[in-house]
Amino acid sequence: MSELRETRLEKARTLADLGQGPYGLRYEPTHRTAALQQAHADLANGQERDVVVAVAGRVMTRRVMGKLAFFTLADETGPIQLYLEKATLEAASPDSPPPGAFAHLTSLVDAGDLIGVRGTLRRTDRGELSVKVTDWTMLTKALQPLPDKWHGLADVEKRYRQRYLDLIVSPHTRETFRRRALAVSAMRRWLDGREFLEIETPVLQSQPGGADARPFETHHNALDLPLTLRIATELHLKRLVVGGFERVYELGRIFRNEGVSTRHNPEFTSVEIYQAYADYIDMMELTEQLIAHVCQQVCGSTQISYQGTEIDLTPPWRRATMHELVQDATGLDFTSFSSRDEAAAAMQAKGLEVPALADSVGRLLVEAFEQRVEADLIQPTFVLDYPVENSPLARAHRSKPGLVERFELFIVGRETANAFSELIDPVDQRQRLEAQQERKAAGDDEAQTVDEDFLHALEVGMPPTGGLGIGIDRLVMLLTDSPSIRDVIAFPLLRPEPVSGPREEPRPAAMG
RNA sequence: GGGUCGCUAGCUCAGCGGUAGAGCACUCGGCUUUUAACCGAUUGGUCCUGAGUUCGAAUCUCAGGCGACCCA
Repeated sequence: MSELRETRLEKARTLADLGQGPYGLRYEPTHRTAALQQAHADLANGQERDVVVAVAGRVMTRRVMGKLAFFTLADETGPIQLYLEKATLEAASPDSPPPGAFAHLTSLVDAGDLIGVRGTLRRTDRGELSVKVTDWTMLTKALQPLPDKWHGLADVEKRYRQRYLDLIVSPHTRETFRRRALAVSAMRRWLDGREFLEIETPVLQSQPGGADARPFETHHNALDLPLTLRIATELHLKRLVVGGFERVYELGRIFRNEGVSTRHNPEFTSVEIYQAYADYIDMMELTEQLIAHVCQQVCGSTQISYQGTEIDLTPPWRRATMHELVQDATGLDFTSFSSRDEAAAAMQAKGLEVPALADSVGRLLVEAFEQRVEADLIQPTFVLDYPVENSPLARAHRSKPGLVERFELFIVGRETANAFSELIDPVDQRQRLEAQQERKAAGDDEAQTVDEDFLHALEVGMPPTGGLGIGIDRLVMLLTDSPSIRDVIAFPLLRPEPVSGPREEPRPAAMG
């Protein structure tokens, strides 16, 4: 198995002997390949153009036929063919034997190597724009072979573990991460253009808060301090609003100690956005505008296809209360129930499950929603007005007792955003967090705790504020038509492979 | 956490109780318009790991590992 590698190491030694090491220094391409393809689209078959160009990239395929060879060279923008003619190369390098000789090119350059070439342009009889090479340089000799040139990397596990290989051979994977970068920067520009400030808040915290989730635990050595990784940015961003920043956001990594699935990765990216003097209705409009803008920038349209389903993200989006949606789906009117047991009995009569932990009408409503509604919300839908029990940071509804001013956005059956009119009353907030703490003591290890400094900040006075969180990974899944969250995270969390140990071998002298 | 499926050459896969296989890649030879180049020859294996059944296991059984998908 290391025979392939040994062969390539031998070629690297030969290159060193020829005075051209296996690892080059810098190289100055005149163009990237896509620009060349575009600039010379008018060159007719069989015609040459006497302009000197230089390109650098990875050799993807090799076709050698005697005194003529065709390689495909790919840079970040795509492929271009190299037209490698023995006579041309040797006329350009009269040394004997020239380091750039044709024989060296065909015997020392493998698929996977990075090379730089210089030459003129020619479109072959078969219509392929090619660089007619006069001289070439080895930039990086690859010791490992590329995956199968036709099938690529089909092994899903290998695609995640060795993403670099996936990126080399799968244009679709490159496009996904290009779109992800585009989406994130479009989002930042949109927010920056509306005078939102991005302020970074701590990842390491002595007390996790702002969401119902279990944290990762770590430890600070010098302070001998147990710390957790943040599960949300909410409580610190609100402190910034108290401090006088009226529009703040943070787009960054969140860590939740949960299982993995096609929709969950323990570290994921969210953006949380806070706007003073706004409420959740304002945030709904902001959500529509922001996501529609990002979609337009990334996909060129607000109408997209996800896994075969047409999704229309053109605002405005459907708005419906959780009560309405549950009633439509189950026939149950949760406003009519006066006790938890009454609601539970009605749910069981409809064949819904009633978990023991759901100890109130409100929690049962959410259960019914998750069981019967959520998965069917395919087109973008704002679900409004959640029960107060599982929204401890949201403000009480201005007119509906027992509810809060909160919405979640669902697209293709998945929660994609979550927003409230923020709770700014410190007395109410303390009671809600204390209730959470009691749940935690009772065994709900995702319940929140009382953050005294956060409550102190609220007592200093926080303006009425609308807050919004968007799951970036899930949004990018939608924009890239990716079925799994692991397709949009470059290096998703995987269990480490069983140790096979470093390949033992005599350490070769460094070359180049 | 439960269920189903997968793991065989560098890559993609076949083989399903009787000598470990193919295509591509690699190596060698031939070839000046190929693009999955072609023609010929060769090389390459911890069949995920361990135990069991059997005269004989890549193949059957059990346990474990890693992954995919579905469900909670």
